[in-house]
Amino acid sequence: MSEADTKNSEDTRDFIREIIRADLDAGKHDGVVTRFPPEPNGYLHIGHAKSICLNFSIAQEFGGRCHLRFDDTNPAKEEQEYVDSIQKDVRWLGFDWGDNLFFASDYFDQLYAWAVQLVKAGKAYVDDLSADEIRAHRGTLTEPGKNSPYRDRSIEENLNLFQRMRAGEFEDGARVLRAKIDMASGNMNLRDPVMYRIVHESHPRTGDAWCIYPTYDFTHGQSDAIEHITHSICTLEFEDHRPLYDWYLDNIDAPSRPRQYEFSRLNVSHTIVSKRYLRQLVEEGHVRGWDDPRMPTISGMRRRGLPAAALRDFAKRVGVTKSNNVIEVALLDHCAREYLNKKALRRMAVLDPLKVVIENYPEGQSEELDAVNNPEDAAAGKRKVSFGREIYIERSDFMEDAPRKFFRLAPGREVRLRYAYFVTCTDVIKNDAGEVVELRCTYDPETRGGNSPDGRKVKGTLHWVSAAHAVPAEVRLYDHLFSRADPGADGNFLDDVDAESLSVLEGCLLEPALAEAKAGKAVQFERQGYFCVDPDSTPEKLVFNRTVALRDKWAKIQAKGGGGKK
RNA sequence: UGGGGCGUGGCCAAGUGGUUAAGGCACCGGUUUUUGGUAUCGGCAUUCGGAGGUUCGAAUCCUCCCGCCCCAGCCA
Repeated sequence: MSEADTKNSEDTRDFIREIIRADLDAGKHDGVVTRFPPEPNGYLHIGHAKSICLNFSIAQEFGGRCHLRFDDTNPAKEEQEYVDSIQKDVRWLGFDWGDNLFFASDYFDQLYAWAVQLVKAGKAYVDDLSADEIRAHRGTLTEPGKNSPYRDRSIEENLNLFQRMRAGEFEDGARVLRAKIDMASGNMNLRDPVMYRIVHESHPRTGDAWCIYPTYDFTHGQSDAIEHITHSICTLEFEDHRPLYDWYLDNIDAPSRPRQYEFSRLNVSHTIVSKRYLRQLVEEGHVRGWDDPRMPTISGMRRRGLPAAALRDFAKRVGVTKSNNVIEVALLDHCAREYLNKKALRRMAVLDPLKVVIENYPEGQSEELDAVNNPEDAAAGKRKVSFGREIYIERSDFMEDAPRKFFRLAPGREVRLRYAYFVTCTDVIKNDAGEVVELRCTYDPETRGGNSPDGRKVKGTLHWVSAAHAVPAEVRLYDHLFSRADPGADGNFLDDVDAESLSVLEGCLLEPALAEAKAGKAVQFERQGYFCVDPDSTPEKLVFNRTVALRDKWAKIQAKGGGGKK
């Protein structure tokens, strides 16, 4: 956690924290206990990140604790692989659950006992209706449901049947245990919700000990109560479940009385956060995997080089309310740049090289020049960069017929090579196809280091690498996965995948210091953006990912068709 | 004529009867600058979904209306 993160509750105000503060003031609780309750059936994404930050931060701010609890009540969908990746992601985000790692499956015995308690109280019954029949009896949003013909079985018969369900006497789907509440309720969740279903499937943790499994509703609140969670924070779609959450806790011997609070889920423009859609992107090969740097998964963002601190900052900035929202990705990009600007070492890298020969620089000669590692951080120190007669500059930094506002190289124009010399373009060499393949320049020896003793000014400063020293690399440029802010709004979200969201650049030339770049350490390629070493990188073949581009005023001027007269 | 929520600038979001309606992102413009980066300065809602009403005074209270989201898994 960096200093930028919230350390106390004073500077963060939202309706949930207000409620907690009021509860504490009223003496309702001795402390605050929250929980992050993922189902281990997929990878965590940016929406989960918001929830993780909310729950763990609240615990930190109020001196409480936050549990990591896996909601593993559906063995048909859950896998150990996911419980591992989830733990890795939460840790990477910077949070620690200490000893408080739990699994809903740890409570199966207790949950079963509570179910029996409800049966004995005449508040739950075994229903022999099929899934289709139950649906038909449930009614619709505007019409009440009908009672199941099995609703009024005797307590003894229910007890007997429920025990036999547990004993494995019935096939999947043959019977369910339902709470006896109100088939006419306007709230669909209260129309005799299913508490237990028969699933002959082995569970990642409990193996074959059970063939009946509790539903989410019959598990969540009780798990909260067992763990003495004080504030159970979830997203808005569970608002309708709260009466049921309360009903269960009110009708069993709950060891504590947690309360559920709901906030609106996070939506981000130009992306999609739906496990189903994310899975489709992976399985149909639209991306290279769950950790593809374009994915809004935590693993994808990590691979892209987004710092955990930037993600935490983002989570804090988006706010916690109950209103539907779509946060512009630009805010995430901003958080990344703001953090990276202070931390990332600066290096020079030419992504699309154009050769430049400095004609008045002695052949065979080279020299080392001082370069600052990070102008935002003096402690980052300096390094040496090699300069020689032949260098490479960015192809886009030269224009043969340049407009007025183009502050870079053009025939007859003088620019500064960062940390090196002023150079003037004297000649343009083209191939048979008329493409520029090389530039001829002269340099001013008096401007060594980049300053002119006569006070002469240049408008542009270019990054460059020495031809004799540069190391090759592959650089992957990423853009937002979707071309439109609201993917799928016009139909299939797959149609909105931006085919150019990934462009792989081969033959990039980097200053030698980048060969030692460490995985997980961000660097800024000067004038271009923030990059990181990709896991695919090897000493023989360096591979970098662009985390986020620098803001680019020139690109804006160009986009407006500007640049002035030629 | 089901139930539950939500509507403050392009996107978020403070605001809880008396403030010139915070702040951030985005956008526009100036300054600084050996990154067209950063930093910095300035601009950007006479108005709070709409219409009535209460009040000396309303984004905040009342009434009606409009719009958007969620719920009919033996998913979570």
